[in-house]
Amino acid sequence: MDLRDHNGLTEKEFLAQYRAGDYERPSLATDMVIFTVTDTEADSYRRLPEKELRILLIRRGGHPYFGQWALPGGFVRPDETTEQAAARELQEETGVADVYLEQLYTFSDVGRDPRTWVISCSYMALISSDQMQLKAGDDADAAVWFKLTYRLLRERREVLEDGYAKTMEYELKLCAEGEELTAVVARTVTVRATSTATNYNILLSEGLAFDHAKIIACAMDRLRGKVDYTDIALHLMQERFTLTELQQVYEVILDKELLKAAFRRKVAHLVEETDHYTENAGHRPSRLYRRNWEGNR
Amino acid sequence: MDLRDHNGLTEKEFLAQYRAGDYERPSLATDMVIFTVTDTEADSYRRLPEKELRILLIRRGGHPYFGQWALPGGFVRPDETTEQAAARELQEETGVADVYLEQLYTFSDVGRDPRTWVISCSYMALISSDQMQLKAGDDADAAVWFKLTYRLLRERREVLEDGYAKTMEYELKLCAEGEELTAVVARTVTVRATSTATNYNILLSEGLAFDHAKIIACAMDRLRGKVDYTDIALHLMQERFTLTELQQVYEVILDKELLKAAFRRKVAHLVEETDHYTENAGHRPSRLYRRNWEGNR
DNA sequence: GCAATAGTGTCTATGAGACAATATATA
DNA sequence: TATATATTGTCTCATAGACACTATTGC
Repeated sequence: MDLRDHNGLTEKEFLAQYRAGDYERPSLATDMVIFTVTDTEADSYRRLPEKELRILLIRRGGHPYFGQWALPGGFVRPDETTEQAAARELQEETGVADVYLEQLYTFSDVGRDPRTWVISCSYMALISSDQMQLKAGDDADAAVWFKLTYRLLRERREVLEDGYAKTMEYELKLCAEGEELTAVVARTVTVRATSTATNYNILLSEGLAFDHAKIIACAMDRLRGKVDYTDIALHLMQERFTLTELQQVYEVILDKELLKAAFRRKVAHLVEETDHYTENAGHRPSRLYRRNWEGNR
Repeated sequence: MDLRDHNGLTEKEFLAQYRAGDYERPSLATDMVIFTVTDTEADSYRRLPEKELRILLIRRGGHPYFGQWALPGGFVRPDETTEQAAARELQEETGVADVYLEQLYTFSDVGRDPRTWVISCSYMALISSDQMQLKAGDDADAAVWFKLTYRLLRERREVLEDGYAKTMEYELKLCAEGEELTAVVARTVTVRATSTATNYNILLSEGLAFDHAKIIACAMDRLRGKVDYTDIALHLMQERFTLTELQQVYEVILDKELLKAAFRRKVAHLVEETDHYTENAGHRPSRLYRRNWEGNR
């Protein structure tokens, strides 16, 4: 169309003369919480190994937060989306391409990066442990898989004039070879007459850079929330797995024991039988399953 | 701590000499989908009015998309979060402050704004119709509440080498005094061996600026998804309402009829009885309820 | 009395929680 | 054979869907 604006310009003319820079601009980064699940050493020939939930962290080699641990991430380029930037980072860091990737939340707190105005569009990725070969050497950073636990510490409730605020404090623990990082993150739901708002706050962050404790907490909440109404957890499994393994993964995500019979009924339509069984366990062999694509309802 | 980096600088020294600008920076905007519900005229003295879901759109007074309709929004300032920017916009546009506000998604498609690199952090707001007094004149833009319908048009399924893609095409219709905007948005879920991804695409957009059809579709999906496991819909109600009104709101959001008895059982713990009743209806009076803060589980 | 809505009762199907019973590898 | 896990059965309880029945107002 050839509409002319108040300066008498057509759209083509307007765009040709347009110059950006009227507004101050932030740097745009992505940060990723990359989850995987690993096995512990089995302590007896017939005992099953346990599952551990892990995320990838990178030791910072410069200021700010020099020596502390941060989520993998980087700046977004003008010719890519945040999602493409996240996929690129993931590829560079772990070499995997076909991965479950989900946008979590965009963090923009003032001062969240001491250098300058940086907002972070965060993503969550789920990969199976057989995909988690780190590209060694390529990027000379110290990338390490930390075991993660995320546990409710305390629950508080405060009465306001026109509503109330409920705060859940979670302890986030990250462990790997000698390193132990601890953070406490509070999730507050504020209920007022005509609104409801949820907020995260970092109460303690030892060894974790920036506001990354918040991002990890956000990812855990999302993962826990989605685990029991989607097939999301299957992206953490290898090609073939037993139902007990799958249950262990659910349990380590939810930090809660589940009942076997009910669990099997629940996931039945998310998986497909194979004709293979586990071998050389000191007990009855277990049928192997694979993900059922159609199960997603 | 006084760690020194590879240049021999402490953190303080590093920050003092740090200069941004190594990376190109995008403009950061927020766009908001502000929902409300209004009544139609009742066609007979004893018939109940129907409910309509509406969102606020603003006619663009300049290029690009001159004359088309866009979501309210604006640029984020360096001293505020995206959430604060959204709340500020909402305040400027409608005058309301205590409002349900939820971050939706950050859109960063290349070329989504023809002027320059702009990414949009989108929000959804829910306000009751008695709060929806537009601030007339203040901002001289043409802000109008459009009636919204969002309906599944078509469902497609494509088999891929290592998975499949399921596409749902939705028709988005926006109507207000003589204006009728139409868009078709496709939501595609791509399921591959080790990944699952969801994508939105605009197939048609008549009269809607930018990628705003996508943002509205995203908001509708979120709203529909949350309606039946949270008390979110109560933010669209006035202080006092009947259960039939609440059911109508659920129905207009879900575009689906619900059964009365089951609905009442379901929302029972989300509301609180009052001792007031409707009057002067041509039929049995209806008890008025209000939101139960504790109902949120 | 009629029209229109308000509110409740009940039958059934489904799915989760709880727990028990049976099956089968290997040292 | 003992140990540890695999797999299935079943009882109960809670909840949603479906439908029917009763209640109450204004004209």
